[in-house]
Amino acid sequence: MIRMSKLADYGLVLMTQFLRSGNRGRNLSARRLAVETRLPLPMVRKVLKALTREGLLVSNRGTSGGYGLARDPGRISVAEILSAVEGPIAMTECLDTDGNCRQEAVCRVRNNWEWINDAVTGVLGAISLLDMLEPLPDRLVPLAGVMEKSEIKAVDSEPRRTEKEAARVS
Amino acid sequence: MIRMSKLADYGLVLMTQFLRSGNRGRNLSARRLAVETRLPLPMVRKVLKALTREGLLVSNRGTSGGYGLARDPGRISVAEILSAVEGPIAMTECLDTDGNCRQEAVCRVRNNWEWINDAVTGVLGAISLLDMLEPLPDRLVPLAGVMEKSEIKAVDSEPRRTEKEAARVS
DNA sequence: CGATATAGGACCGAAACAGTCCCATATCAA
DNA sequence: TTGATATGGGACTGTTTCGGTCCTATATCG
Repeated sequence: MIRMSKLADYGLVLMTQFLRSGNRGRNLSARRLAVETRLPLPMVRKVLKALTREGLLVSNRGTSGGYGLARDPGRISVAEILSAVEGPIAMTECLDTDGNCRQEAVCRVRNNWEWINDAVTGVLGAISLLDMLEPLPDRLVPLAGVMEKSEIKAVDSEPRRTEKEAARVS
Repeated sequence: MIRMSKLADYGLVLMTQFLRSGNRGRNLSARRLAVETRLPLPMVRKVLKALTREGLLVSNRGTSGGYGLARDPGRISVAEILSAVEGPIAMTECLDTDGNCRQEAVCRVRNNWEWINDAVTGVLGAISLLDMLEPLPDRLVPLAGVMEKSEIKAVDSEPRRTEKEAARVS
């Protein structure tokens, strides 16, 4: 389903939490973040550790310690957050194991997989943490240009769908 | 890791196989496809069944039966193939369970998740089966336009780099 | 009838996931 | 110094998903 793990989802939620309710991106403890987001504390701890390890957050120990954004939220991409929590974005296995693939001689799909991977990563990298605060529907325009170009109109992310459902998307 | 299942990967490989080596998209048996792609036969069977059920392939039973493309390969998108094999593309759980999410009142990320989901689906829907045969690097151009707009340049699909690591330690 | 193909399952071991817990370490304040 | 509180880095576990196999029913053709 191309579904990402809950850990990654938590990562997004936690990162955006630094921008809410007057939290000016500084020194929020794991406990407080867990309360504010209503996420389980041990999970929050784990995610925050990962985000810090990858340089997206800075941490302060001790009493009144906590975490803060390491950079300007406009310069932190969704792709970075996701890959920080759940590792590099590699949509197919052969893209990071590079090598031992029995059908490598027969497989010519790999080049395209790399391209698709870059495309998806590009989309996720084009959205900043700051962008996550508002809907930003205008971003859909240039993407629609891509779709036009390939003569495919229906995207069909949900194959069996009533027209009522379809109306929701538009 | 936003990694998709092997089943979906097999789906792509099998679908493209219909366009290779003079197979003019018609009546290839599961056994033959397994041999040509060097994929395990039971897996090939399972994937072909799913692709047929979702209307991307047509099947013929009996002795000299097999599978064939249901449509023009230029009108079959990668998104359709993937969602046919591994279900609808929903990157986060709350997008298809709609409802019972404890932090729904606090969570304002959902709207953006829907957008991100549409964006990724848009990319995958913009690539047709026919496109998978050649590299097509020119498609990256309009996407670069999107990235420009958000002022984020580095996508960073491989998080552990020397510069970042060094910065973290210091 | 018999060979061969798909249709639709059940089934199982292995791996990943979600979640918890523990201990070491750093910081601050009394 | 001591205690409270915070992060750092793990190990650990139950559950689900994944990758893969196999079995039976059914349709087709010779």
